[in-house]
Amino acid sequence: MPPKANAFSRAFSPRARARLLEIYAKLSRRFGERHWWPGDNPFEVAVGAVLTQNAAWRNVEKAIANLKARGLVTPEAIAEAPLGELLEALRPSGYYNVKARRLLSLCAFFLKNGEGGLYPSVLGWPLAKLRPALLEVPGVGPETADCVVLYAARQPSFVVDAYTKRILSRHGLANGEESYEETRAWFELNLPRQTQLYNEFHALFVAAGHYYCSPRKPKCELCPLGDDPRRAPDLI
DNA sequence: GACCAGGCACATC
DNA sequence: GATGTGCATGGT
Repeated sequence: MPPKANAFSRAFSPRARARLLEIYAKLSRRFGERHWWPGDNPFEVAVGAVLTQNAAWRNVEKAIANLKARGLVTPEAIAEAPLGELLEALRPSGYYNVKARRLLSLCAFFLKNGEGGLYPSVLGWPLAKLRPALLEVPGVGPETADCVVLYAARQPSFVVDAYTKRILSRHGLANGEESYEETRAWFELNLPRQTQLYNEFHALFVAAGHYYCSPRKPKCELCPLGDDPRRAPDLI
């Protein structure tokens, strides 16, 4: 039986590359430089990547502010903090029991592997070692791992999120059934392997994503197209 | 009051 | 390997 069909070729395609660069150029003109991901340092970026799981960024910002106010800004501080204090700080980002556990396991990973306790050395691991290692951390799935690799370690791993999938399928570039890895591979096969390009591209998808109604939210104030989910804003 | 938001792990079939 | 479910808050 042949593999299930999906919209993405597993090989480089000049047409796909041209289309992707066209999309990038259009979004770039429309939204400008995004200066993404927000965070004072790589560790804060990694923390944000865990906290934003299935949460609105607005609420993540509150939790990060709480962590800062309590001095919980390093893996050591979080690992040693009283659990109740950590839970209280994370509360606004939702799923706080789960996220505390995930944050602690990520901190343990940094503390175990950072030379001399210095977590930035882990972020200097080659991509081929860093990404699989992150995926082994309980609570770190593909999207969270790629956010840490791309935005904290500044290495080229393309982040596929809900906005990316929504925009691709809304414009007929995907059928919505592709796996995370298939989607990531499609971008990486067809784009120049450049950290800054991956960074901006994902950030532009996030910016544009707010203009697309979600499947179960057929009307939204930013989308100019009313309630027809088959249509999409003329952004890409 | 219902629905949604930048996932992930685990159980079950 | 596909599918369903729990996790929880704050904004609209």
